Amino acid sequence: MPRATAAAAALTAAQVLDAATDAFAERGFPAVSLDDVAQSAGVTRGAIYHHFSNKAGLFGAVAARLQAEVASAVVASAERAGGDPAVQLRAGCHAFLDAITAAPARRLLLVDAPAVMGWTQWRQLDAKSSGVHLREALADAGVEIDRLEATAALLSGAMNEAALWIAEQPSVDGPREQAHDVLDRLIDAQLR
Amino acid sequence: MPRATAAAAALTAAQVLDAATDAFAERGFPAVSLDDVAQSAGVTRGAIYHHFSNKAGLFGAVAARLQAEVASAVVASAERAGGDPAVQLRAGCHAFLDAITAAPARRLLLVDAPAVMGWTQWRQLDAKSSGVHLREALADAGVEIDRLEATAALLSGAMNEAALWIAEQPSVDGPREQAHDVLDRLIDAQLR
DNA sequence: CACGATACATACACTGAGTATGTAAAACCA
DNA sequence: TGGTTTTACATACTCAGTGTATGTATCGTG
Repeated sequence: MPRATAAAAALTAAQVLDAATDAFAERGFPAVSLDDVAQSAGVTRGAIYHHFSNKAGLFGAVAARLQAEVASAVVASAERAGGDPAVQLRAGCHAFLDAITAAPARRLLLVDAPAVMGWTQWRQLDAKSSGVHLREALADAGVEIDRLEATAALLSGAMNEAALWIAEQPSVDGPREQAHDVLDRLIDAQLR
Repeated sequence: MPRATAAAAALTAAQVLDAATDAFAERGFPAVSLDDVAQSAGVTRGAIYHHFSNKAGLFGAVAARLQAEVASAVVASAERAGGDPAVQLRAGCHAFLDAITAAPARRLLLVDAPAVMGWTQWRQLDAKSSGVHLREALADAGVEIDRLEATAALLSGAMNEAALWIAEQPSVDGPREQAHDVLDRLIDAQLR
């Protein structure tokens, strides 16, 4: 029984997105069938294919939303950090590490996303959310332009790997401290 | 017509492995069917399933071999670097970056492998090849034990991301220089 | 209030993974 | 040296899951 108001349509799309987020986060992209998603969203696969281009497209929408959430957490924390560029850079990086370590985002964004979307496209998504802020903060903190891109890439890779590493450790808080500690060294190394 | 000497069997297994390496490297794991691999290896899917547990198992074997090649390149370069631990660490890291930037390994090892094998298992594979040497070199160069694991993880992530970043750039040599430069800063930051 | 467009549901086709079974050659053994 | 077992595959089948084509009810619109 199809209801067709624009509001209702947006709602089913959101329900699909939520169900897909949970499923992809818990079981990983390849293990999730669109039938699963449809069922837990209370619709049929037809509805999914109406709102999204295909399975990869649905995943892309999920990833984009999670990425945006991470980015907004980073921005919020950087703003709270005050005016000093170096302090702001550090705050943003640590906030990023914490945000991406948190539950659903980690595996989905760091492991599945590059494989499903392709690394280049995944990078572009990242560049438009957290990436811009990282480069901006690095520039403000005095990193020269000709090594700005490389610095952003290496730092970003280090933080991503750190998040996965932390999550793998039996205890959580100890490794988290270690990772933040090492991360501070990496950041300092970039500021002369 | 099945020939059954152990030597011939090992040969077909090797042919499958070679064909799979090419296919996975060129088109990525999900886009490669076992029929493709079988055909370019000159056998049927039956032969593949005889020598390997399943598609993921075949991929794992491919990844393990490539990883070993990278590791041996790193070790060779580190040995050439002489006795100073700091110099050896630097040489090994730069060799790793160059080796993994090279053709087939990059996408297969850095993008597909974590997704297909699972990040944990992929880490374990890495730990047994390049990982041990990295930790050893870091320890020799004076990194304290209580931040050794975290340092290895972050550095490893930085190098992996660097390789993918380099490959994405339109020109190659410029970015390569940049990445090595930034990498040196990261390494130095760990040695007090 | 016909009429197109939207928002789905249903039905179907096809690809590809995994498995079960068949078979011929080699290795082993009496 | 002839029979038996094991190895190394090929062939045939099943089943899940993606994508697509088609059907249909509701909504907005002139």
